[in-house]
Amino acid sequence: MIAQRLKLSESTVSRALNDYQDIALETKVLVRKTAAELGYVPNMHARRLASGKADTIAFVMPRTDGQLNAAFLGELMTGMAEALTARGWDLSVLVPRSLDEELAMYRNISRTRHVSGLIISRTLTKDIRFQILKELKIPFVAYGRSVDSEHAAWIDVDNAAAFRDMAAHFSALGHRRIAHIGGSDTYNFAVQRAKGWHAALEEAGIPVTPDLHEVADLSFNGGKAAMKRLLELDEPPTAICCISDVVAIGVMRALREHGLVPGQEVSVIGYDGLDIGAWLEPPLSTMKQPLQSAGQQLIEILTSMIEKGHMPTDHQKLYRATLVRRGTDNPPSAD
Amino acid sequence: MIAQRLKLSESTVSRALNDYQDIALETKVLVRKTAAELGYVPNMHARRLASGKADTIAFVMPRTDGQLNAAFLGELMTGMAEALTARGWDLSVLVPRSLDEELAMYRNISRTRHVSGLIISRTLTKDIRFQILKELKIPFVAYGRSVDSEHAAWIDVDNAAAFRDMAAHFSALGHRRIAHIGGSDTYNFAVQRAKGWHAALEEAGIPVTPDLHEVADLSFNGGKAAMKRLLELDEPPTAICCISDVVAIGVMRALREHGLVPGQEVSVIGYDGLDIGAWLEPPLSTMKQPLQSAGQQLIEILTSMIEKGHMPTDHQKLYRATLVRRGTDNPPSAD
DNA sequence: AAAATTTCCGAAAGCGGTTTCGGTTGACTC
DNA sequence: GAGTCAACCGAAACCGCTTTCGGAAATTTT
Repeated sequence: MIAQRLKLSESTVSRALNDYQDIALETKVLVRKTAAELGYVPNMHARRLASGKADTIAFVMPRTDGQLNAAFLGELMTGMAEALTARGWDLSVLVPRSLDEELAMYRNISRTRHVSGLIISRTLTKDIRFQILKELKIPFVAYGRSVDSEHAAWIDVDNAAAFRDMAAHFSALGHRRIAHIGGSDTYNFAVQRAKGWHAALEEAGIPVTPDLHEVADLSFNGGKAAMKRLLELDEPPTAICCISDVVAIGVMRALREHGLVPGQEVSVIGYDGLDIGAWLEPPLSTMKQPLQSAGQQLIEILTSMIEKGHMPTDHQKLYRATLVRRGTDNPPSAD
Repeated sequence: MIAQRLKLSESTVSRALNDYQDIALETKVLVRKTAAELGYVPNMHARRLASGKADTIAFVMPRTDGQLNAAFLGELMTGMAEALTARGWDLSVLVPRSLDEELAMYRNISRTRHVSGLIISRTLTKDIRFQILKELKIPFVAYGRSVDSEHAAWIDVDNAAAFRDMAAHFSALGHRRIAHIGGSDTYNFAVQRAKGWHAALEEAGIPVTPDLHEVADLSFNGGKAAMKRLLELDEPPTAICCISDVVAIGVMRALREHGLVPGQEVSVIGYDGLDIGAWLEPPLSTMKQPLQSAGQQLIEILTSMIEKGHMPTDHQKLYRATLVRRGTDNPPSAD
């Protein structure tokens, strides 16, 4: 506050800068102008100490549990960072190596409050973090839902709708034997996606047999193995709804190893919208979700929660994923 | 400092906790024990304000200029975060959308000092950031070198050595027409990689003709286009050293479109060690760099610079990339 | 024109630590 | 036994900004 002494008292300047009600408009303008001229920038730590606000939100990196992290991260963080810098807030990242460490970090934050809010992702079907963060009174928004997320703020893709669309698309193309390769139901999105697929089949009047629902590791090899199992059925499916692009790529490999061409004898659609899918032969069809704007949304909800002290009315938001037709979704071959 | 009053004065406690010289060992132990019992955690902002230290380092996200960001980011950041949390420091990220915005952020940091140091990456051949950060007296370590980085701290892969190895490997396999698809020489790593390839050819006594050196966009399409040009030569190369895996994947596509099988008529090696390369048919050979430990190294150098106030003696470190043979590097076919 | 409000700003008390400066104490010299 | 010197610890200033409280000036009310 040093140099501001030019004209006014320290406190007036502070209030002018922070847009208080009880400061004359012209005073504010004046103060701001000279502050800008002097190149004054407030000391963040002092401000944070005095105001008790941290103006920092932390993104909890999902523990790397597969290969689907990468693309996801960059885009989401870019979106968040943009929304935050616009507000002058900081983005920091937490990289816990275990659930225990993650919870310890939360406890720490709850005590020191050096982070004003959290973004968590990769939510589990049953995810204790919702409960714990609520108890610790740390504001947070989740990217993804959970059975425990009813009263929490979140943003998510409508996974069920995406897979209903996907399966309906297959049935519209004429497929009747439409399989789903999903993931462990500890992941909430896996449950939802399976549900969507299931619903679409029912709506199309296609009987759903359990052998058409494979559960795979969320990896290349997981997809490959699952597809091999499907190919050994008496009546193998002609279309596969895959829980992720990486799994779908494994599926394509399995098909090739059986002398089949993806998109010909067997159609495949993945999920995530990864670029790499487009580089395959044939290019992989997929569902794409708008990550960058989701990142911004997350921040908007979170900051408003922090500033207003309670959740906004629209604290839960469902995005829609869109189908990207590339080359592996075609009518069934007439054999 | 509240509850510590149990026995000693506030200042004694502070010194005990911060491991000052002039506090009796038993006092320290006692203070620490009761602090732990009380679950005391110092207020970060107060501490930072008083000590003038931020205990935060920021990672400057490279502006997304291609498709090679993703994997890179996750691993490097994981490594950094691990090293930082071990020290109790914070990791934050900066996502500038333009060079101007990036420089503005630097000026801001230089003034407020709310960040103690910076990690920059994706260095350009001629990179003014080195100069500017030095002038602003902001401690930083670069991931990657530059012509301007002579007096700065950096960690880098030995790009030249990697491509010398790569080209030498090809020549050991019997190849004589070994091409290089590189990138724009605004990227320093592109220059170094080209140099390494060039050196290997000379060492092997292979004449280097300019038409074997293609410059491509660092993307799938860039690689594809460059390979098409190479295939139109009178004597097309039988081996390609690609500046990145993504480019190499484009190359593979171009080969396929010409009815050639990668690794058969024409061998290909990429760079980056991406997982996706392994999922292609045939799986792409590549060079892998140890990103995670690089992240830790970056932090170690940076924190020691910040704490000691000057660069450590080993402030420049060259890593070695290693060849991962998968399926696209073979002896030339005997045609 | 006096009284009652508003409007605007200054003084000063924190926020929760770190750090400087001195003052005690006890052990060690000579 | 007086003088020295470490070894320890307490008091108080300070880091730079926010915010409460109250007072003066300007404006409106009666």
